[in-house]
Amino acid sequence: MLLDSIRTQLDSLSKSERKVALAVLDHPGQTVSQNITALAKSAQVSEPTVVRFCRTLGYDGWHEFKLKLAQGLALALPGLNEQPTQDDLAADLVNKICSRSINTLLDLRNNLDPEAIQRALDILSKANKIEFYGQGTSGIVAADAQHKFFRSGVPTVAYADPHIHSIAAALLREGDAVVAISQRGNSPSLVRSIKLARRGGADVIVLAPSGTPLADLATVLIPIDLIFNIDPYTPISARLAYLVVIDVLAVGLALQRGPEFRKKMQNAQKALQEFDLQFDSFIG
Amino acid sequence: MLLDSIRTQLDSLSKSERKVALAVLDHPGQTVSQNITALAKSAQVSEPTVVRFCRTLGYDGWHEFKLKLAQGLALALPGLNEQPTQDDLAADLVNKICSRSINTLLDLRNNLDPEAIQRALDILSKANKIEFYGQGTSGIVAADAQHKFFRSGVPTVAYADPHIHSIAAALLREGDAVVAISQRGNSPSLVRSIKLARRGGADVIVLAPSGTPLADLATVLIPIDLIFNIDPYTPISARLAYLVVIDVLAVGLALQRGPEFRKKMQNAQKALQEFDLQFDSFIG
DNA sequence: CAAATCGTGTAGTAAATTTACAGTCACGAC
DNA sequence: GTCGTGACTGTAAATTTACTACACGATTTG
Repeated sequence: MLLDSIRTQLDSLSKSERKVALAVLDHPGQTVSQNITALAKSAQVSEPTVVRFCRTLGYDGWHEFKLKLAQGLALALPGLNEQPTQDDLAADLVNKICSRSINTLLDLRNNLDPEAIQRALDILSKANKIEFYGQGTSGIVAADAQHKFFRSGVPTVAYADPHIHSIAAALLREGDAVVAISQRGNSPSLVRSIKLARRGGADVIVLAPSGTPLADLATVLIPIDLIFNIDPYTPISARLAYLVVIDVLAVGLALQRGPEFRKKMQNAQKALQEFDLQFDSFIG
Repeated sequence: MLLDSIRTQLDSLSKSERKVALAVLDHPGQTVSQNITALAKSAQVSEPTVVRFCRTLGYDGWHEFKLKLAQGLALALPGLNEQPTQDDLAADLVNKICSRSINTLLDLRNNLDPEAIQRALDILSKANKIEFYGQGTSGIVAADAQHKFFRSGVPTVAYADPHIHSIAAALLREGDAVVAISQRGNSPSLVRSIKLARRGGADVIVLAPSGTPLADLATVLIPIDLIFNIDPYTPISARLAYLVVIDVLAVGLALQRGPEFRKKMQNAQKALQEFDLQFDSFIG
């Protein structure tokens, strides 16, 4: 949620803005009930710096920031921030991990920018060719996207190998589209490929945390500001958010294709159901 | 939540305050982004009346009321059961798909059997070798599982190709474990492979709907009984449930390995962060 | 070493919320 | 019936709060 997004962007903040960030992270609960003056004082900076901090994070100003922070805190489920330990029963484990994941999605629902989605859909619906690039964990997301778009009747390709996608990117032209997926937004090889794609005139939709090098290269940025969790035992629930965004794009694109297309797909689905034994490797 | 409390107190409000209440109930979403003047105008009352309204409900003033309302809205699950249609704006799309996914996970949290998880963890923690089999969409889940277990320090393999996993299954012995993943639970080739695996003495953990052929072959069944949605435009959010179950298993297994192992992994993670530019294809 | 850019705080401005006050309406008593 | 009392509401002023413009200092770049 918002606090995670602050942690992520901590490096890209200036000295005074970082003071504000730390003050907020220290006492998020207080922050929402305070006014800008009090926060400025406790962070030992001036009020305008606080405003600038809010703007840097992508909000209109203090008011909007405070509101979003309050909403984020509201979603913090009980026991959320406790780490699972060895003493946990399986029940605890299930509960905590589910709750954490639910939270991630609640957060996504509140913060995902519909306008960005709309612009992304506009690009995708006009594109001659759609390619997904992602590495590591995001490579799996890319593969999932390819699968899902395919099921919606849109043929695409997904590449996880840097060498491959750099070659593919160099072949893109105007009217083509790439969806770049990255949880950190700073993978050099991915950045390189995306630069190539843009140079060729292709549109680039970026799914990454805002303020990252990759985000800056986007034609359309769909910012996903969730923490990249350092603890290796915490599941990377951020990935769920990426998958859901892909869902949104796939469904949105399918809807834009109109009803007759929709009908055609329903028939295909129906046929698939009847013969699912033959097609079993498709459904899984 | 707050809106309900307003409805309850509707009778005990004065005429003008009731106007405010109705305006808030009509457009709760707008209310949180508006200022007191705008709300007063749309309720056709004066600003002080709005303040009095907030006080009557037990809040300090407009600010606190607005904050609490925003928090309440963040937790609400609006428009949950409606189908997305072509008329939908992107905002609707985002809202509906997120809500649907959230529901799936809420459902999972309520129904996932911790005991089955515990037995699965027992098997996995003793296994010499762990393999994931899944086809189609579930193949991506399997790949994700392999990735995640790898990150938790447990080397595994994942196969999506029926020919490959049938060969792999034939090679399994007692002390080995397979995790079979299937959304329908009736893929003949997967069933065949699992039979082979059991014949060799391997334990089989099945993630599938209960009552399916695959479920019947399980040493430990982790039943995932969610509706397999027929509408091709509905994202298969069931897949999210599978991913979260994988999360649970990965975290649980890592925890069972004990604290010294945990520490070792944290160091590895730390090193990874420091050199993430070199390792970028790993993180994504 | 100079120029320029970025970051920060000060002071002033605009906006929004709250308070104080006064008018109006309803109801009850004389 | 009219006068008074209390609650309710709006107007206008006051105060708090957030934001803008500008200037100074630091840090980077040519």
